[in-house]
Amino acid sequence: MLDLKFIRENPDQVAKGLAAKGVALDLESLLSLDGERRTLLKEVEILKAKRNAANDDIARLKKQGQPTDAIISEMKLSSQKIADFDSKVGEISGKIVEIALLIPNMPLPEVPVCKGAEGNKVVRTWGEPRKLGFKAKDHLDLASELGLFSMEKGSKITGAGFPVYFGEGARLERVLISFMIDLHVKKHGYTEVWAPAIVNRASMRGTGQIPKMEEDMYALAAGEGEEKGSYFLIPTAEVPITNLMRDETIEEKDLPVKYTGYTPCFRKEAGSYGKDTRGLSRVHQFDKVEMVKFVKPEGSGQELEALVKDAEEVLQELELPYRVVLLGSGDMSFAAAKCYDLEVWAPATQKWFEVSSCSLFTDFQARRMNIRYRNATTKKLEFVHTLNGSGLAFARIVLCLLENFQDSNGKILFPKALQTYFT
RNA sequence: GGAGAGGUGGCAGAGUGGUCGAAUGCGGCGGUCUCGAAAACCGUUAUCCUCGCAAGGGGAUCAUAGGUUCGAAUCCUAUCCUCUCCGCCA
Repeated sequence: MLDLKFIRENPDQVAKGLAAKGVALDLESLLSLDGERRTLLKEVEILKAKRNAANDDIARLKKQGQPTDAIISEMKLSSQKIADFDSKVGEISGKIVEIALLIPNMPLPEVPVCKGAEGNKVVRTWGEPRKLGFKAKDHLDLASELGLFSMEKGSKITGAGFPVYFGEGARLERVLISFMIDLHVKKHGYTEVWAPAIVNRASMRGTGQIPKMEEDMYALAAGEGEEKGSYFLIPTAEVPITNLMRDETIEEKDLPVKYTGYTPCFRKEAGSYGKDTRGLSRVHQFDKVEMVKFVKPEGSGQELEALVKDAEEVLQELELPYRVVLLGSGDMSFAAAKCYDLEVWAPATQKWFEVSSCSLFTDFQARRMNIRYRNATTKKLEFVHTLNGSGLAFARIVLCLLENFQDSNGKILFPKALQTYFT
């Protein structure tokens, strides 16, 4: 959420940001509602001030045994008026919040402005995309030959897009989770969290999935015969972990707070069926190790760079060549102000796969969630900045590992970093 | 799931219709004293909205949402949460 005051004072800048994100939204009506609200507020607050004074008078008169009928009947009328005003103000405020929640975060100045993905920029690469000197098998063939996972079994027990892992495939999943979390905890200084995979509506609103992305998530009902939408399966650990701090004030000395955690992730991604959805490239349930940071506003840009480095190191340890992509405004998520994707080349599928997305949300999520810290110099409560990044996203990383580390006999030779986990 | 108790400021905890945004204690901050520190003493110490260049003014907030009333932390209703006991259960 943006600061209403900021929108009021910088409507042009907000309009620019909306355009950059490709969001059509009627700012004018928001601003006029805001003006209307403040006008009403002024009137009703005068009435309330009078009522407060009258209440004191009544109390005093009663104590003195004086008559109060006249003033009470006068206040009856006044209270009715106040109630009318209040309900009007409430109605307008509701509308304002509804609109304000639909306004995306503003991209930072260094983010390329573009309509879609065409403005994305590769900012650096690491390693050379592997060229195999033999006919590479794709991950699906490898999986069925080695019995690592099955899409068919998943379709049977659940539905399309729910892979089932077997044997070394299942082991790889488990080992990778430990490997990544260990790296982030021991080397990068994150605290490990194990969080619920189901969250409530307020949490989804906090990180910004609601109201815009509600359709992409699996909604659950609170109880028998109740409507769906009180609870949701999480699309990413970002949601539970960031919301850990909702409505809390963090001591400045405790910043930055850095969490990492593994969770399964669930995404409906309606309408995504197509040629790019073969095998593990796009599934409805996958695993992910996530990193979440709460930081001071100053220097949050550097925190994003550090976060990306933390994610990159996982790929380096896994010896997977990758490229770092700075997303353009049109390809960024609703809540992000700046975002880097990490992409890995899959030599058989012949495609770059996004295996991590690292974002800076500035104070956008913190404002929605009311996460603050006390600034030691200004002595004021201020919103923190939040960040998160995948470190890394599964299914795709497994896809990339299989295709990159196959040998000409169709065997997989895992990178050194994983071998200790496999012994 | 059942029965009971309860949710008040950073924390502890008073307050059961009227100058209550809220006693008191602890903690925090500032000061006096001291070579310095501790102790003691004095002062101060919530957040949000809104008007204002500012000084400052006004409004709101005692889990949440409604209701009763001229007036609600206090009464009523619903919801959520916490604790104790019982049941069920991996």
